[in-house]
Amino acid sequence: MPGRASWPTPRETAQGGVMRLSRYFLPVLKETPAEAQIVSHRLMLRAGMIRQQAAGIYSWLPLGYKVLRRIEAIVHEEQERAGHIPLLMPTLQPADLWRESGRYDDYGEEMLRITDRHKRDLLYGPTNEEMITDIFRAHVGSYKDLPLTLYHIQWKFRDEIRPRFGVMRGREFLMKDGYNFDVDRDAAVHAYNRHMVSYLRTYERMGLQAIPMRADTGPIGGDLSHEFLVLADTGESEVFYDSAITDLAFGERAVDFHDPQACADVVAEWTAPYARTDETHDAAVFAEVPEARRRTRRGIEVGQIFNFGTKYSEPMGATVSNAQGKQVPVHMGSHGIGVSRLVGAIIEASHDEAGIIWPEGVTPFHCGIVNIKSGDSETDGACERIYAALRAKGLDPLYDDREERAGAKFATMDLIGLPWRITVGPRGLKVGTVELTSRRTGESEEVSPEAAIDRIAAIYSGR
RNA sequence: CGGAGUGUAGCUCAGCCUGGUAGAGCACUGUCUUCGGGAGGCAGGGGCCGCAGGUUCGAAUCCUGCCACUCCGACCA
Repeated sequence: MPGRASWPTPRETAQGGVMRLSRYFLPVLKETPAEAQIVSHRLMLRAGMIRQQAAGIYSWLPLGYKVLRRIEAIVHEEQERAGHIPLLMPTLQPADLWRESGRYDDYGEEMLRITDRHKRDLLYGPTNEEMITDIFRAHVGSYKDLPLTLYHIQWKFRDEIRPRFGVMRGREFLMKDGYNFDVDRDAAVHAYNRHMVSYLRTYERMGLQAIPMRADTGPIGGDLSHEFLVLADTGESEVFYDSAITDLAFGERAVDFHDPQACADVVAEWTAPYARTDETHDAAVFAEVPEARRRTRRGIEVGQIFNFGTKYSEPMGATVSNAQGKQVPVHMGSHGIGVSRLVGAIIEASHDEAGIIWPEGVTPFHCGIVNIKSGDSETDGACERIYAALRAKGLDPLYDDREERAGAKFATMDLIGLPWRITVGPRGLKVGTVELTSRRTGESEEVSPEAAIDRIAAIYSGR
């Protein structure tokens, strides 16, 4: 076979065997289930990512679960980069903690209340301010232990009156929520700024532009808050912004998260242009933006940061000794990223008529390998070698080895949205080439197998 | 929670008005022909028709109640 001598040597990797589509669990649907109204929900069902189990409650099937885990991994990496410390709190919480803060009665019907066999009141946590404060007050007593930011990624439950839009507004949802503890307001504001910088990085890695917009503090309380919104026509909030903000990009800049001024500078840059949701929109201020740069669109909220000072620490007695030996309530803030919601938001922001288009940062598989003629020893062998070479480079490809026609395989690949596709057929192999296709642009080029492998490895290097 | 709908095969739906042996397409199994953008033929498998009562000789179909889900609204990471 021409070109074979130069192909990479097949090798098993520590990550396991070949992920053949014929042996995978990917229940794709040709038709759209009737209940799905918005594009991300339809595509998640059609691509076999989720299955609804009850209103607003979903199972995450293998493909969806992979994306969820990739998003989760990015959030963890960026949190730890900012110096935040992961832990894990339970989904069920004792009601007494919430009685202490006064929110047990305030929270209303959205809180799912549960009684155990001993008739003790529990709740499925919609958030964790009370519990983290309890942990803090039990173990931290000195300003010397500050600053401290703890976070976790855990399932939450809010008993929405009317769940809709698939995972974008489910009742059960996966969320990263973090809590900063600082000795005074200045330190807490730095924590706030640090979170904004960290979030900008986080969303960019997911291929999203999430715009920080001044927000109401709502039931969390406090004096300072921004929401991060992804622009999409199906967004639930109307947003108003100066187009200057969408020209900003965090890029590769290295910000020292421990440097208050460096973080404040970034925040100043991103909060200078007008950007507000309908909750905080001020038409008079917006009118000062040059008309050509005024934009009104819709957005999906994918995160929010709050500084709320001593709202929880005071009633719950979370204090530390300051440098003067005096007991002072700790200053706190909380910060959330809607991890499961992001899966839907990314699809809303990145799809076409044929299906999903995953950004490289979150794609469930790095690329697809389509065998045009399964059962043919030449194409089978070439696909296996390409697969092994990609795995040897630390990549995670999906190999479509099914006994299907080419059109069906292409349609499946387009639907599930892998950003790159290597098509291997007898026609190309005769002249030593495969086809490398970009899902986003649809552009294809005929290249040697090793060139295709190198290109894909280069695209993902550093991610 | 107010208003409006829908529950029949894994998915999309017909059948219900006018009661009489449960259907189609896709998907699935076998087989033949195909084979670079969701192919075609032949032969198959698969349903407590959402649940419970009622009316009737007979109920997917008519009546009552309940449950679930969806949409619009108010609410919302």
